[in-house]
Amino acid sequence: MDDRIRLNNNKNNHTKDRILDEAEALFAVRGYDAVSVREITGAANCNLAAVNYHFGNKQNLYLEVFRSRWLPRAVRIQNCLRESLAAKGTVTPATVVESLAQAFIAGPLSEEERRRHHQLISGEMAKPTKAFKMIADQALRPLFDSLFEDLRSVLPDDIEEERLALNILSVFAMVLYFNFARPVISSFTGCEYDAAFKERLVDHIVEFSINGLSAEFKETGK
Amino acid sequence: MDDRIRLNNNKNNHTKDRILDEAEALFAVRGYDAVSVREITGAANCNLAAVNYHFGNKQNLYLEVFRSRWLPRAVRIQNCLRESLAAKGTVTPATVVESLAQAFIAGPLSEEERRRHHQLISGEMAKPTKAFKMIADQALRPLFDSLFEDLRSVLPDDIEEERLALNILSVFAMVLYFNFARPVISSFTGCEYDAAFKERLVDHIVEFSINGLSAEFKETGK
DNA sequence: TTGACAATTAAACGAATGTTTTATACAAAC
DNA sequence: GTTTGTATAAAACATTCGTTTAATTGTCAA
Repeated sequence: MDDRIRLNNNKNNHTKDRILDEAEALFAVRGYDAVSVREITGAANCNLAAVNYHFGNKQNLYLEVFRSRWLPRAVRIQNCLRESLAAKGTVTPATVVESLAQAFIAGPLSEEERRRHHQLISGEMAKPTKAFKMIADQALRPLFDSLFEDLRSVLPDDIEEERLALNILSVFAMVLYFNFARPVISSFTGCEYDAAFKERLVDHIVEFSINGLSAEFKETGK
Repeated sequence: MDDRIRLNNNKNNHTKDRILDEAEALFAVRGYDAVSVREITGAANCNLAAVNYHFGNKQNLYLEVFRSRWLPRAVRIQNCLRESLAAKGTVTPATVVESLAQAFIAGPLSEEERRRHHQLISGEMAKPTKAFKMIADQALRPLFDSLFEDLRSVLPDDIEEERLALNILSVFAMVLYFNFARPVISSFTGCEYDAAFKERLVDHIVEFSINGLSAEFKETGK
């Protein structure tokens, strides 16, 4: 009893944090509606009423998961991207895409974090809730804009903004797809999602983004 | 009264069909768990018990939506792809990708059908249910395999199967992403999803898939 | 006309849902 | 020691959920 109280007051073992952690894990895997408040509080080992006490209601908890868990991770990924790009020195389409793919596929997140992160964002992209605007404003749009400027500076001056936007979105499409559609990827390539495969994924995304399918011709010169 | 009975017996206005139509529309937009049987039967203008009478239970109805609605549409798309490819005569990476992108983005489906189709498959890809195996076996895998053979026949003989698989999946990534993440696409490009934009989307996917970002350099020769 | 069958209806079932209420335990401030 | 405020707990709240039951209707063949 004493131990629990001391822990709850000093450590990050607060009920509120445990709820956020377990809620995020469950929301990511099964989605908002498929998860009940009782499941969350059960997993967090706290009382049912704790969700409404700390967050008001279930929807607010879902929103808070994005605000206090998802967004900080997005910041970590983008910091990784920036550092990687700075370390490479010169900015070229290839270095931009490589840093992007690396940050998202083999970046600072643990494998479990990455799974959660992309499952949550995929859900919001397909069926946006109130969380989407926050994510878009605070993470997606700034990232997109900075990539936009990075690439614009190394592409011909007269490139249409729409074409550039579609190019960036295409790279995103691959990065997201290779993360969120893992069952499909594993099934069709026959590969496990281990470190080696992730490395090959990054290489592939870079090559495909820079050269498209024509990269396959260069190799053998057919 | 007489009219309704006559309709129910002769036309495709059967309760069972109406339930399937409304269920699909609701499942696509909001997902399985967010939709209640009462909503479906309400939209289909029939009794609550009709779902359990005709389909046994809610989950079976969801499965039947994929079997009797989603799969036939997948067949239509793939027929369109085949005909388009045959009409073009020669098989090249460009013609394969172009036919694929056209079939999925500007193909035989109505705009509403396409939205439903990709929302449903995206949901299954992210969080597979029992419906996924059926879809994978009867639609995804055959399509993937035929594209695999088409492309293998026009790419260097010694190309690794895994590289080829990743290339195909990358094209799929774009096709799917540009369909299922429409809110994001519209927001970041500032474009509506009209016929002209879809045409530009197809052009972009073909160009990006064939040449990657390097296509942007060729134009001006920077 | 009768009986069998398919389809639909209204009503209710038990279980699970999100949320609220009330009470209790404890730490810190006065 | 009393008060105040925060956090947790147990219990109950009213709804809604998927599903079942039982009764009714109309169709068609015997």
